[in-house]
Amino acid sequence: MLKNMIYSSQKFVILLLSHILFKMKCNKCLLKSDEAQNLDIEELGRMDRNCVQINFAPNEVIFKQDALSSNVIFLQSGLVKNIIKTNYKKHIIKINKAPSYLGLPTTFGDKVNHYSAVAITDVVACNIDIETFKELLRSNSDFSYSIIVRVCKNELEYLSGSFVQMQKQSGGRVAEAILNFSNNLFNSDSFTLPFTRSEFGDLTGNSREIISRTLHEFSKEGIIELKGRNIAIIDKKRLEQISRAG
DNA sequence: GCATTAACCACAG
DNA sequence: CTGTGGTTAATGC
Repeated sequence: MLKNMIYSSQKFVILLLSHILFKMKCNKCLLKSDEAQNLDIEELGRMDRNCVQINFAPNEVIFKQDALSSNVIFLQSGLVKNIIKTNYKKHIIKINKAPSYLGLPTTFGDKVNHYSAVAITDVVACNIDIETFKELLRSNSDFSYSIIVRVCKNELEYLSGSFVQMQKQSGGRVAEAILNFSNNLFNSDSFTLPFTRSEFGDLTGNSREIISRTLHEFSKEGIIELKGRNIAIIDKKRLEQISRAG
C-alpha cells in the first residue's frame, strides 16, 4: 500500500519533471496508457520525439486494410471500429474505446493491415513510430510484458465475444450486443448507438432488417426503450435471459 | 411435409 | 437511413 503510494508519487514526479525538462507535448496521452507507465524519463522522451498527435473526424479512416502498416497508434480519446472486409461482406470485428492501442496485432503480425480502423466519434490518437516502439519493446522488458498482457487480454475478449456470439441466433446476438454496450462500452443502461442499423448488423452478424425488427420486438415487449438510436435498458434480467438462451 | 429462422429484395417514408 | 412485407433457402422436427 505504502509502497504503491511511493511508487505512484514517484511516477507523478517523473512525469512532472519530464514535462518541464523535455517539454513533452503528449505526456498527457502517455499518462493514460498503463503500459507506458513502465517507461523511464529517457524512454518517454524517445517515445515523445517519435510520436505525433492526430485528430480524426467521425468516419475518417485511421488505417486501411491491405495497406502497409507503418506505425503504432494509441487511441487517446474517442471510439474506433475495426472493420474487416471479405469478398462481399463487411464485418465490424471490434469497437475500441480509449485509452487503448489500435491494431497491435495487425502492426506486428504482418506487413499489411488485416483490417481497417475507422473513427466512430471524434478521435484523438497518437501515432508512434514503429521502430521506436520496437526498440522500447526490446530494451524494456516490463514494458514488453505489459504489452503482451494487453494483447492477450484482447485476444481472450475477442474469442469469448465472437464464439459466444456465433452459437446464438439473431435475437440472442442482439441482446448480447446491447448488454455489451451497456456493460463494457458506455457503462450505462441508456446510451445512443453510434452507428446505423446496418452497421449494428455488421457487428453482430445479422442483416439490417433483423436488427430493425428485433429492436422493435424488444421495445414492444418492454425490454428496452427505443427512440431512434437511443436505447435504454428497462429489463436487464430479461435481456440476459434472451442472450443466454440464444 | 410443416414450421422456424434469417437473408435478400423491393418499396415507402 | 429505417421499417415492413413478401419471397426463398436451409434446417429441424
